[in-house]
Amino acid sequence: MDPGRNMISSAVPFRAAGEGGAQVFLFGGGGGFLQGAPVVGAAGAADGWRRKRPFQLTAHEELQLQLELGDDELAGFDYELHGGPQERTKRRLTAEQVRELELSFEEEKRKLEPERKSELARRLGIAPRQVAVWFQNRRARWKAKQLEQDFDRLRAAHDELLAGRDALLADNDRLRSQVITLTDKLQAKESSVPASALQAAAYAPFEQDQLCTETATTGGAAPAAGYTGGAGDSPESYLAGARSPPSSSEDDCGGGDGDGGAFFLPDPDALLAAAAEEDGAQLSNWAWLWNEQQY
DNA sequence: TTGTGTTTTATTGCCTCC
DNA sequence: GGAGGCAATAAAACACAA
Repeated sequence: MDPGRNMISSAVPFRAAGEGGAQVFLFGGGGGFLQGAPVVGAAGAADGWRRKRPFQLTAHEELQLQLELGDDELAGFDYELHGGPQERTKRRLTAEQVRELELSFEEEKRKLEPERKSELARRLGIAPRQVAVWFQNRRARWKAKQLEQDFDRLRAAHDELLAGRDALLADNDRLRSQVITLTDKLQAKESSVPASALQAAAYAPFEQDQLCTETATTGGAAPAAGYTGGAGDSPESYLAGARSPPSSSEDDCGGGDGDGGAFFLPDPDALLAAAAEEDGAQLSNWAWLWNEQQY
């Protein structure tokens, strides 16, 4: 930053707090009482002392103030005239000043127009620079709070997603064990029943309504065969469809085992076997994808 | 009273905009 | 190039427990 900016804005005016928290603000611009006083920045550095707090008075400024106002006026100020060249301490704004600033902050949507800044400074008896600084810091606090709230919202959403994911995984496990059980049963029957009868029995539930019929027919001997590899018929979309629970109008589709409606789940091992038989790269990919998405 | 953590006020340096 | 905003930081003021 250019040193001159802060130097001018903060060194020219200064304030002195009166009893009971009242503050008297003194503007020294335009040949005022601080003219010629050592100021912060270049001038301050030039005389070998760089003030840390420009709102604080040097001994020189102190003397000028004394000459300007006289001892009587200064007497009531919370300001040590006999403490030597010691720096004044930073003072907090009064509750009333803060209240006004807060109101302005809300009204102006955190923006501070130059005219408003001057008017506020005049009304509150503080430097325009102080008003600007207060708004700056207030915006920083507001932003930090916003970030905190955003973080809380995101964390809540994240936790909710995790809970949903856990529920889905549990459901997946349950359905997968169902597939295994049914596969075992089919294999047990395979030894005593002709293959054609077995297949008919296995796919019979899917012919109960339109959706099931479509699934069975496009699936052919096995759902894997229904995948053509074309656009819009990707393994992902096919899997997504296969894994979606039936809608309320399709509740009677499937096994009817009383658990809310079963839907078709291709057996991964069967898919891999089919892939090997047909030497289909896409089919193999689909089977692999299926296995991946199970977990 | 004192040590420590938090909040508030102010500065500094960089960046953007007009 | 000046004005103003912002992030980072310093330091005073404040709160509070031990």
